[in-house]
Amino acid sequence: MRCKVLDAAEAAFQARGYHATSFGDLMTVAGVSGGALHHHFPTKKALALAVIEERVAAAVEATWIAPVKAAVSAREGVRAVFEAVATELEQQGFVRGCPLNNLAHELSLADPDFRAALAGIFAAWRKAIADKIKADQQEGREQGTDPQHFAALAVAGYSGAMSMAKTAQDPGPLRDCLAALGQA
Amino acid sequence: MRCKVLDAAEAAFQARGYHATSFGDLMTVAGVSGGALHHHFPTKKALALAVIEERVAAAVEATWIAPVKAAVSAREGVRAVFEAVATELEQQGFVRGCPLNNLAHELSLADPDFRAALAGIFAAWRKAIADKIKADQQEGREQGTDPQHFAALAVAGYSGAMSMAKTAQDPGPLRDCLAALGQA
DNA sequence: TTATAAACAGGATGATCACCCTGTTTTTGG
DNA sequence: CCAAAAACAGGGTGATCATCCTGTTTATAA
Repeated sequence: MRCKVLDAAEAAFQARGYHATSFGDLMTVAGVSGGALHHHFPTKKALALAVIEERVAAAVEATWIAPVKAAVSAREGVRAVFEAVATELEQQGFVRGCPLNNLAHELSLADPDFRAALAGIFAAWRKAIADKIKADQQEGREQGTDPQHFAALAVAGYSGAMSMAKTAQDPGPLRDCLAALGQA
Repeated sequence: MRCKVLDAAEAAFQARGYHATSFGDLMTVAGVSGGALHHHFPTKKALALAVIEERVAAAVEATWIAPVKAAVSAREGVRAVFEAVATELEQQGFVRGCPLNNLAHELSLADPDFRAALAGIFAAWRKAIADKIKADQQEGREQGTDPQHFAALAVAGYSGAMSMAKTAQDPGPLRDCLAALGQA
């Protein structure tokens, strides 16, 4: 039941955002009563915090951190994720954007707890890429690359490209950024 | 009066977002009555559309398009804007994010009219940078650079860096991206 | 001046919102 | 088997929201 609510909230926050999603919507979609909803999540803020910590963080881990760690190099890992996401969006036919970015924009100025939770996910994301660059450097590659700078540009480029892709409803910007990033 | 409302709405949308801003808030801040507000903007959507078309577009023009056009090269223009914004944010002490990105995330999936207006601004922004690269190429520089790819990465890098800066309340990511972009 | 419309004022309205409260059912530990 | 707590139902509540409506003032044009 708690899981069903989180599923519904994750999807609704992604599609319509936090403020545009009401408890009534979630009760309908998840098929739960108001009592049950407020039993598991006493406030809307508690629900959003749970979505961020349990779902958004996991999505970034699965989509970005694990693939980059498993890749043969940082650069190849970043390329592969861009490629995979672009291909998925092209097949899907619409773009809902990055869950982390969507919530970060709407909530990070609204509440310090939201902001801290979201900032932590961004930091972990960048750290995973920077660590991979450092690992590459241990093996003699990427000597001229600053790990922190590269990680920031990879994350920012992806986030920004997803913003544009969402606004244009076209994954093209992801492909453009991937091509430009290849020369960075 | 109409201008005062647009001022208040622009600031409120930037600071709290569209859904979190009520007509009551704007009436208080701008010091206008409900009748006056609804006379100039019959619906909240009409108000947001006016803010996007008259204020957000102008902000992108003033912050990005004009400086890039006036710069000695595309690369130098991009660098100068990153630098100027980072410096301004450092002095300011807080980060509210990019007005275009903030509204794009909240509104582009909510309504086709919003989406079209926002997508147009993104397109003009990218076009200005791509055109500048083409101008550089006319003068023999940037021969190995794809204008569209470079413009996409510049805009995405800035947008994404501003997202991170807003979430972290620290302009550092802008400086990191600028440094990494210098090698692209 | 005067007719006409635009600009403005401010209370009213119905819908919706997050949240609460009183019970009932289900689970669980001793 | 039995208390005690957790899980769940579902109607209720005050606040807030965008919008509307009836007037009044101000600008405009002939």
